[in-house]
Amino acid sequence: MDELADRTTFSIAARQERFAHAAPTIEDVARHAQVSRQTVSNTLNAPDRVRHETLERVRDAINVLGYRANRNARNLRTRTSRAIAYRIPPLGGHLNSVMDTFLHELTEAVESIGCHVLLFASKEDEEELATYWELSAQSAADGIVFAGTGRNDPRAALLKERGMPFVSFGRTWGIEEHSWVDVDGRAGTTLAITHLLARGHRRFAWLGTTDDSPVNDERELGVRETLRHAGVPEADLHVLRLKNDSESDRIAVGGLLDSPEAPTAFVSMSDLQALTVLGELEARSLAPGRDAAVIGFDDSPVAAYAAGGLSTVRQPITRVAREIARLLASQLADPSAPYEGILLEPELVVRRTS
Amino acid sequence: MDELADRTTFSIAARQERFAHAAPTIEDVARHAQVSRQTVSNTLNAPDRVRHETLERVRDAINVLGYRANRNARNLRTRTSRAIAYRIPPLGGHLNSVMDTFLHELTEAVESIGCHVLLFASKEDEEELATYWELSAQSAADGIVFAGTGRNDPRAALLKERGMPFVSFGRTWGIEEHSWVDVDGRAGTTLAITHLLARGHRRFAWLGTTDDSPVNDERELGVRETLRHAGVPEADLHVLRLKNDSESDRIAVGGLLDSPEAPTAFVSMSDLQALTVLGELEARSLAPGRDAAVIGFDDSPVAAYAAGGLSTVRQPITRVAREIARLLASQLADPSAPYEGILLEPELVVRRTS
DNA sequence: AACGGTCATTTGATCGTTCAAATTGGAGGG
DNA sequence: CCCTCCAATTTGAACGATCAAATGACCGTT
Repeated sequence: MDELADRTTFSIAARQERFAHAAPTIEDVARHAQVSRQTVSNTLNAPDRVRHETLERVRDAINVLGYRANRNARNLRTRTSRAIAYRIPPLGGHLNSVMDTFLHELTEAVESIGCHVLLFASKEDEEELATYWELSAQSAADGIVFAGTGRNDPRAALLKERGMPFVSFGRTWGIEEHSWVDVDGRAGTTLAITHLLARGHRRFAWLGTTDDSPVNDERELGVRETLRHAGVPEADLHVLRLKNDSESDRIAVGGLLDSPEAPTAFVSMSDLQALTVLGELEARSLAPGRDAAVIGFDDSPVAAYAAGGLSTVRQPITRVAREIARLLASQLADPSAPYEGILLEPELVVRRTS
Repeated sequence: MDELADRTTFSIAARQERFAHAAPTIEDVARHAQVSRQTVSNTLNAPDRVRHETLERVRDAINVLGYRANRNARNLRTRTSRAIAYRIPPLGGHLNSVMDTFLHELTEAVESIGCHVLLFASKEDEEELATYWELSAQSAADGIVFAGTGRNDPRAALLKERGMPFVSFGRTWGIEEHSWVDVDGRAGTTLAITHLLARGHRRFAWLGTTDDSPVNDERELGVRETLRHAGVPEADLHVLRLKNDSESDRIAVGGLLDSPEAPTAFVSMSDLQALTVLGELEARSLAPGRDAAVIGFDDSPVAAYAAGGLSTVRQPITRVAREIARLLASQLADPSAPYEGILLEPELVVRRTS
């Protein structure tokens, strides 16, 4: 955080030369409509204060001149930025098409509250914190959205301290209270296992991730609980922690399939992991859906295409994004608004692999 | 474009109440370092004009107070925004994981020229044009990046008219000249077919898309040209135009596989389409890599996981993003800079399916 | 006719920064 | 000793909008 932002020069002269016709200002509109600055401003921001007749005249002028309020000027005066910052998840780890969908939905959702998404990339988590600090210091963002909360997430602490509104995709796992929206992963795997039990399966596998994220834990818990309630002995559940490395995952899954008491039903943390299972099944001439059942997570595009249709747990991403936007809007309107947490239910999409 | 931006109120009072300690301004730093505003400004923007000793004093003050220049104020004065706008591709259409990677790389790349990515979503293409207009009128973005140029793209015309710098991912297909960066799709399919020919394949299939995009045409051309040069008769190339609908794609591919002279080598427009081929092959107990070869496009995460490893044509997305940032930077620095087009070469990733 | 109140509109100040021009203080030359 | 020149720093103005307070017009009441 110490070094100063360096300057990639954008000269004013160069810009002005480019724009033969400079964008009209509020003064231009005022002159054209024969009113004052402020009346134009009111036309845009508080039309009820303006006489109907004047309103029309000003609006005409705005249309004729193609006027739009200069964002930077407005933002400076109102001390806002109408931007929501979001760290685009690092490429290496994720393989997570949900987050891509989420970003899209988030963009749409925050547009509905009059904001844009401002993206930034940080390779390291420390860098991420530094960027939040930076954005806050520059008043470059009105709010922050971040995903994948950990236990006692340092981001929450920093943002609260700086008085920067934020909402996370992922609930509070630690002591820090804040607004969040999340999907009930436990309910998701419960749906999957219940479905598999109904299909007559008795030997199960849960394919999680190596990082001990609370998300993984919750989903695994859903598997365990549901099996326990159904009276399935613990020995009939195999838990595999995969590294998200296609080669080693393949070997791990293959090993499980070759074991004497191989499971017949697989529930996994992601559709891609499920793809590994499908591949290994086929390598052993086992047909998914007939010889074994596979259920993925996320309903990514892959799920529709893989093996004639992969069953999967779909997260209501659109709703997640909308709720986040709503909570953000409420915090922006009233910074002292109480925190709110919203837990949404996932849905099981049954296709051919189960 | 007619209606005025509505106002989601953010009151100044509310914000000020929230920020117990308001962010320090340049004046605060100046006072602390016992210099004038402008000297602080120079410290940040033109350090060579400041005496070494003073420089240190000011920098100390900046660190002590945790000062960062207010973006909106700076932007207002310099008539910039240091933001690059990008339309996040609509969800429905292309199940294109390349574009997700691209967005990530773009974010990193424009950070290196001191900018952020400003996202917006538009469902309709007209809406997209309107948004560009809007962004330009508000001076909310310094430049635009857009993807997937069509023939005589209206976006190029609009942005040129408004004097808004832009670079496209996708070359100029029409008469409109502008800066672009693209990947040579023809070279990509040439690599794929050459590889398949070397493996002894003689009957081929090209799986394209129904929309007659120039991208599809180029890639198909690469297939045709290479086969012609190799003396493969035209009748031994089957061209399938798929709708990107998993169910109907499946039927189309299945039909081809069941035909008397079914191809043994498949090259497709995307990894997902290739996944359909893999699925249909396996449904017929044909082993990809042994009984038939399949090559996808994009090297999406799926490729690593599918069927023990899907061969695919990888696009140098990181370089695309960097070149785009470079071209943008040059346009921002000097709006009269000549247009530049950069064509990058893809690379064949050989895995088990070929 | 003077007064108070409401509605519509205008004026002056301000947000925090950078630009452009002015000022200051030395060093060097005639 | 004065003048010029240059480097370092400061001052005044401006970017384009909104806020807060002032003004003006019109109305009914006393």
